[in-house]
Amino acid sequence: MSTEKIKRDGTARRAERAAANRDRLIAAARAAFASQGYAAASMDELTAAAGLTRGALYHGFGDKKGLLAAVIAQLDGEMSARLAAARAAAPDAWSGLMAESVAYIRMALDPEVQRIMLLDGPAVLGNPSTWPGEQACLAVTIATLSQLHADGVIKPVDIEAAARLLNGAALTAALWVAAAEEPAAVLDRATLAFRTMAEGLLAPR
Amino acid sequence: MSTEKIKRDGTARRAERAAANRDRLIAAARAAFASQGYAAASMDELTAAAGLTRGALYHGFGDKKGLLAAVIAQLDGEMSARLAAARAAAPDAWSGLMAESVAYIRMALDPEVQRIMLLDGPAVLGNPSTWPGEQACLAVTIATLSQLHADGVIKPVDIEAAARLLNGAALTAALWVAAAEEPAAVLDRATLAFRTMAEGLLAPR
DNA sequence: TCCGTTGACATACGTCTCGTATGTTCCCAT
DNA sequence: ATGGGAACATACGAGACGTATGTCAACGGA
Repeated sequence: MSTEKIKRDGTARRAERAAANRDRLIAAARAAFASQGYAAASMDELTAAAGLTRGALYHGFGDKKGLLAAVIAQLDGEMSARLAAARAAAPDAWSGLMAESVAYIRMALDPEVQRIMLLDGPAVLGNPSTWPGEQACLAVTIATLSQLHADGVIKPVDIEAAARLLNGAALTAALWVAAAEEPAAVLDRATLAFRTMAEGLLAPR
Repeated sequence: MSTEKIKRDGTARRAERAAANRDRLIAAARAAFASQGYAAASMDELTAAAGLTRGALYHGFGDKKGLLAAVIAQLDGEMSARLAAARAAAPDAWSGLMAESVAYIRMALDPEVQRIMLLDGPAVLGNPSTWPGEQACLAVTIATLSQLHADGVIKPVDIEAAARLLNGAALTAALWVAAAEEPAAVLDRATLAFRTMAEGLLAPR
């Protein structure tokens, strides 16, 4: 057995365990932030729940804000994947955009998304429109709208502005649904009204 | 001079001074929350800037969250007044609704509104759609849309849902404008796109 | 006129939390 | 085998919040 193999085994094992610990910290943080809120979540309890101490946390994430950023990045990745899947399943670009928006609204039913991404995140990390994930999501919407405009499906309109407003309307609908006593019923009303308003962008045929 | 007059003078003066101190605390909190953010604002510095101590604060507002609620109530009142003025100056209901929305977007240029109402407020007090001021604002929008629907100006659509989506789109536009390097230019693009999208609600004539 | 009570604060204290500074252990390179 | 660095653990100090207690002016009743 060569020494290189041994070396690789050692480093790989070390890195593997470190990555596992990192994941456990993020998972514990997700649960704590979602259930208690960012401000009320204690780093001591959080790390203890993951079987570690604050030392690991500050070594890997810098500070509490860095941990929240990592949690949000993970959540954002999961949301992006689901949005892309919803869009890919649609027969054309416009219905893909609508499916994506409706999927976004549904996601806000998840308490983790609601509390971490919609309430605490903006207060701690600032305006969400500056987050990497949001920028990427917006870029996709802009690309879709550009294609729709080139195809003459939608009216001539400021593409970026329209993309942002669509996202914002979906976000508001999401918050409304999340706060409702009967989310299912409100979800239908919200998605229907969203479609109606979005169709304001469609070119008259 | 009757004893009653003396009594009333005493109580009046006491209440007057207490109310003044309350206003000074709210004003100091507005400045501190807007410039440093809710979490970073220290109650000691805050009250010292108002010439008082934390005792006055806890006596009058219960806790830090109560102080933020009072600040938000004051901001909300000022915003409602400006929105009502914008609506009243318009020639008809639809343009009143548009004027109101545009006025709302412009208000987000105010750092106090942006930081306190849009970022920290939701994190501390929860979903804004449950705040009294928002509920009142929404009720006005719903009334306007109901009238427009009765007059046949807008399509048949879920009134409450449409009102919420319009408000949400305006809010998003506001955040976009607030984060832009050149707010003036973005403001025009945002308002124009907002009008285009809102016109999706108008009935074909 | 005198005393008990209440409202409006000030002061002092205890507890919690965050961030940093300082070890400690394990693994790789030489 | 020995130095060095990564990945943590531990110990410490600094604020900040909320509460419990104290103080003073004003009001009400005897």
